Amino acid sequence: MNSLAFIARRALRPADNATVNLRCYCPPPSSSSLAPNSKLFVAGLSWSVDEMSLKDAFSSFGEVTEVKIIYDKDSGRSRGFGFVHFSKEDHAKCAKDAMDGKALLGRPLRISFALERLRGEPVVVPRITNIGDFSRRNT
DNA sequence: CCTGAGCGT
Repeated sequence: MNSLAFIARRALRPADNATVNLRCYCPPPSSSSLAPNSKLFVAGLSWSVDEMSLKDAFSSFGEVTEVKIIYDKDSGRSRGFGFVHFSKEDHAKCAKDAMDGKALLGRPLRISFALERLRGEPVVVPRITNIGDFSRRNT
């Protein structure tokens, strides 16, 4: 009786004539991980944390090449956030996944990738073209 | 003096 096998085969194919589009699992937005660069944005820091403490805390996950904490120009206190540069993106990603959500000096940390948008580095253009050099108003 | 989301002197 192959009819039994036919029924069994249909039983294994419930989506034969049915639109099973209800399985719409939306993937998470990667938690603000849009630009996985070696630069990490560390926030949620205590107002008493310094660069040395952060470097020492993040140097355990990877090679930290740069650590920058933003301080206030008016009061001189730390703004509570800083930037951590890693030698490799893998280390930064690992440190972010490891230290993000943890607490330092009694306060929870919020780590994200930096926007890499620094207005302190103008795009240097080594003489692209001398055609139409109207900038000769300097002399 | 204190406060607590965020993106840089």
